[in-house]
Amino acid sequence: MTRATGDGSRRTGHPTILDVAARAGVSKSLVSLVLRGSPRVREEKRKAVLRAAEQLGYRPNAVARSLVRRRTNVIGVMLSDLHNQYFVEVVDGIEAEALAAQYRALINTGGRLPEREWDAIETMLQLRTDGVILAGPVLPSSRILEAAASVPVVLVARASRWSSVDSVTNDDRGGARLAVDHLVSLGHRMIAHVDGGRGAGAEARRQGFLDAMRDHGLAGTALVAPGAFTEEGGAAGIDALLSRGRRPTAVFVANDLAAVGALHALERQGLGVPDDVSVVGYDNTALAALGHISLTTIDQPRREIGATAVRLLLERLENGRRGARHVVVPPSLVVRGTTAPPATDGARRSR
Amino acid sequence: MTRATGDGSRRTGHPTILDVAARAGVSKSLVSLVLRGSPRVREEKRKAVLRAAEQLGYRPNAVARSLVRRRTNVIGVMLSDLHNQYFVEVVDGIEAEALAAQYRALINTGGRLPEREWDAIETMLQLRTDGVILAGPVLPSSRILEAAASVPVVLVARASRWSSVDSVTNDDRGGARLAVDHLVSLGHRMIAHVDGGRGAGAEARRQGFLDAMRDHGLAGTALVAPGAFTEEGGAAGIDALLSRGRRPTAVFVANDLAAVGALHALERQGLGVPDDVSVVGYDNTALAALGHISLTTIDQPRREIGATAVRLLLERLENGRRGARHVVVPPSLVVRGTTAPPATDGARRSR
DNA sequence: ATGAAAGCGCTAACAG
DNA sequence: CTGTTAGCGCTTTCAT
Repeated sequence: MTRATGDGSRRTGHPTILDVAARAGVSKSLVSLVLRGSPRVREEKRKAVLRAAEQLGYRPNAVARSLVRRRTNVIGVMLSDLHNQYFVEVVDGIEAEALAAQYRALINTGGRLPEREWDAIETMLQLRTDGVILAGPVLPSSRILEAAASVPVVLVARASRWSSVDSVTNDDRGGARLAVDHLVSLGHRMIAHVDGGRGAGAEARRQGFLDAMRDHGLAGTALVAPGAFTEEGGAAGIDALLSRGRRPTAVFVANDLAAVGALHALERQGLGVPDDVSVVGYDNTALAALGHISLTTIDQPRREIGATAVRLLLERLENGRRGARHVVVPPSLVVRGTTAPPATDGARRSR
Repeated sequence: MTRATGDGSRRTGHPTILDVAARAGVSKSLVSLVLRGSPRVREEKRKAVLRAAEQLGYRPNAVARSLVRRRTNVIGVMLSDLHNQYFVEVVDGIEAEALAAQYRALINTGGRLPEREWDAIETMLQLRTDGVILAGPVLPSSRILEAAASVPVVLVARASRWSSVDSVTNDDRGGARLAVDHLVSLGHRMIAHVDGGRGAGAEARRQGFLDAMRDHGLAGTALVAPGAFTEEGGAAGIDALLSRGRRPTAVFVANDLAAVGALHALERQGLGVPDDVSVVGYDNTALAALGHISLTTIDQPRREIGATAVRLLLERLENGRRGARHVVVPPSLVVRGTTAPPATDGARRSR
């Protein structure tokens, strides 16, 4: 027999559906029906149930519900790095889209550490989230496949080459090309690139830069300096570049943060931006938009990327899609104050 | 009778404890014991169970476990604003401390919208998280009390005056005083404050500024301009200040982002920092540390704040503490490049 | 329209 | 040491 009603709330402090049933003088199944808005319940009873629930301060127990439904209606999000402004907006897009579809997004971070990332994922799998979005994961692909074996997985900012894992990425090569085209159209020829090292998308941006330069017939002057997706990385890239002698008139830096580092390094060297050197970043984070920085950069539709990730997940979840979809979103150029035509000797213009 | 073993995994795609038991040739309770590391299980059986679990790719179902344990071992975190760099590090502290205590932190955001914040909290309550941390909530206190009625709640960056809700805040008045003391010790007398409007802590920072100025006998020159915790807010504050005629030699801005806006506004007006005007921010976010910005600011030990919040929660959860604890952490001054002694007429020094 | 009964996957006494 | 037995709170047939 199920336990006597009424005193039930003593156990956990939370009233249960049984307490509500007792108070309303109906069976617990009826309460369940009412609470889920079934149309075939007599108005009178419905009201009694609702009132009882209200008075008791009843709050459905999602744990119990999930257990029987075998569905939690939550999407787990593993963020590799909360410090990266880029992901913050991706999360906005994820949350908005999830909410619209009656799902909740629960976030966990991995701190760019494979171990912690997997730990976060494992937690979500145990929690039985209906799907998982991995934003910028750095862990080995075997782990990704392992997760995908038990739940739909979509990758953000990391390409997938498997049919069991969807992905949504930015066209990094195309973005790099946009940067080069912009610079070339301003009249620059001596263009350098400070790359992002092993960061996500760094390789593609480097390739894109090289390809675009070649297409413009500038392969000869295309310099690449090693950098990283950090302020220091950008500064180090500039220092390396300048120590080589031939100074470029423009530099395309792998991401915004590194570009800000580059800006600072240039300033330290007494070089004006954009008077002496033009600078283009990548990502269009909040940083780039600051009036004080006003960085020309390549934008990625981050909210849209997040929303797309959720949509891909739901396609598998609700429509049962099997084959993989790898969505690539187009980047765009945002011109601000760090780019201008190259200075013609002796005739410098001011910003 | 419980359902036949072996085919169980067909139902959800996930093997259950029953499948493991069948494979290992033991009862399901034994499996449970082994999995939870009970010492009194014969080594032989233990191994058999572990092997079976391994082969089946068994992953415990936290939903079922939570239901029976009436404990989820997760701490829900409602972040009012992911875009605010301040919270990112608080989250780092929360996650680290939670992990150390065998809890998981699950994050939800509220977007600074009371409705969405409550929605996020409600979700966590239904998920039966063991406790909830509200970081920078803007929703009405009645909601906070409502949540506290069903689960331990701790507030971060928002003061609590209730015994049912703990809080950990920064000493904003003290921080403001630190800023003023620094400026005064540099020789400034004409010091202005661009406030944070209705932002969290803004009122206290404003008061702290006023108090400190009075204590230095500078009440007469203490100007306050209305601002906000945004770039625009800081810029608007500067514009208001300058249009009033008497230009201050130093300004203390309510937070870093606004301070950057102020920097930009000053620059637009042709004023050099720190040559013509010194600027101090608040929060010591990553922004302030950028070489390109190098903002003197007031630091809050954010990770420690997050860790403390978790500790307070666990005290209620595990030690059953009843009375409230309101922890106030001390801020500290971080001197960078935006502050210097005031220019003596005609003799300006350079940065 | 409403209630009874059978679990969801797991833990926790309680026996043996 | 190991298995049996009750549920945790809720949904969901299946009768009535």
